[in-house]
Amino acid sequence: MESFRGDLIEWFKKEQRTLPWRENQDPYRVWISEIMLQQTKVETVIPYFEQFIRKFPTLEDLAAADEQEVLKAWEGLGYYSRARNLQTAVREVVSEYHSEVPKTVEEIGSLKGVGPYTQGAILSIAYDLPVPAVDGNVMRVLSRVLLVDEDIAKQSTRKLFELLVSSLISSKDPSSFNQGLMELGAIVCTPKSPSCLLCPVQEHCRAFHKGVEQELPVKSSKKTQKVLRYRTYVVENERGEVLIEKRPENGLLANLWQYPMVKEEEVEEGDLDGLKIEENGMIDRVRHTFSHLIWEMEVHRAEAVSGTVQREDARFVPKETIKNYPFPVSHQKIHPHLR
DNA sequence: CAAGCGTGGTT
DNA sequence: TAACCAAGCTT
Repeated sequence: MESFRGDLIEWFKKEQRTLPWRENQDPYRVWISEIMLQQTKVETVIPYFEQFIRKFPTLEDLAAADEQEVLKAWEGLGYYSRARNLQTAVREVVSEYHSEVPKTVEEIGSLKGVGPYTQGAILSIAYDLPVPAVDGNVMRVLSRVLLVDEDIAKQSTRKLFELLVSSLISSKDPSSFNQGLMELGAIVCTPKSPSCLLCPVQEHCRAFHKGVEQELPVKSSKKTQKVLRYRTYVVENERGEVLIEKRPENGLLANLWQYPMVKEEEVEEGDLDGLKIEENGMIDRVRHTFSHLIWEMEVHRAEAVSGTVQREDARFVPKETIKNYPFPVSHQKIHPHLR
């Protein structure tokens, strides 16, 4: 009877998917892929990764780029602080580490946006170092194989799994071990209906033997989202330009652009923070769900009459240039109304 | 530790 | 439809 570790690695080497970031072990490419893959499905990431690498082929290219350009390349991927932290970290690697991604847990873990999972993933995949990389897949797989019923929503539970992985990980091929756990979780040991009959480590799985694989992992539920109602304006001036504004540099959708929004309870008809407008009716309702809240937007069309907007970073721009600005998906839904 | 931070797919 | 989930990190 082979070991869990041996069976897992053998399976991974044979069955792993062909993915663009698996072409080589370039630490930069591994890094980019790991950041993009945070809370994001493989199929979603693939086109973003390829386009991103084309646009920023090296650490130096990304370090030298304009932040708005990076956000534009990230447009639609979500969790935009990932992009801004990534560029901050890349700049630090260029200036403080001679453009070489550091090889120690302490150094790489100090980079912005590189947490406990990502540091292990980069060190094991790019540098073949035996460091745990515990993500949601790993916790699901190991909670079943080892019959662990701790709440995986708690941070302390992730540390428990890091300890377990440390004792299980292969010193010969830590990359295949870590990736094998994740690949197994993504393809076989899925959350809903795991394919236990096809599982390469079935004989090692305590949950399967007890018939409780569907009950694991244990995860406490999160609460419901808050609903926020906005009126969103598509304001055109006499030159046919459209009003857009840049969001604050911190918080939700930081530094992205949007059509000006006003909380529904703060709407003043005919006035958009100092800009006198003539409203021409509602043209759409856009509902956008975030992980923690919901926007319900009434989109109104309007013409600028007089005055100026007392809003930070608001400006009229030609319609053709809208595509050059990074917009959240909620506002991309409004773009078609411009033609 | 809990909350904030996106988006799209599945059930 | 609503809930859940996905190669998490920061504060």
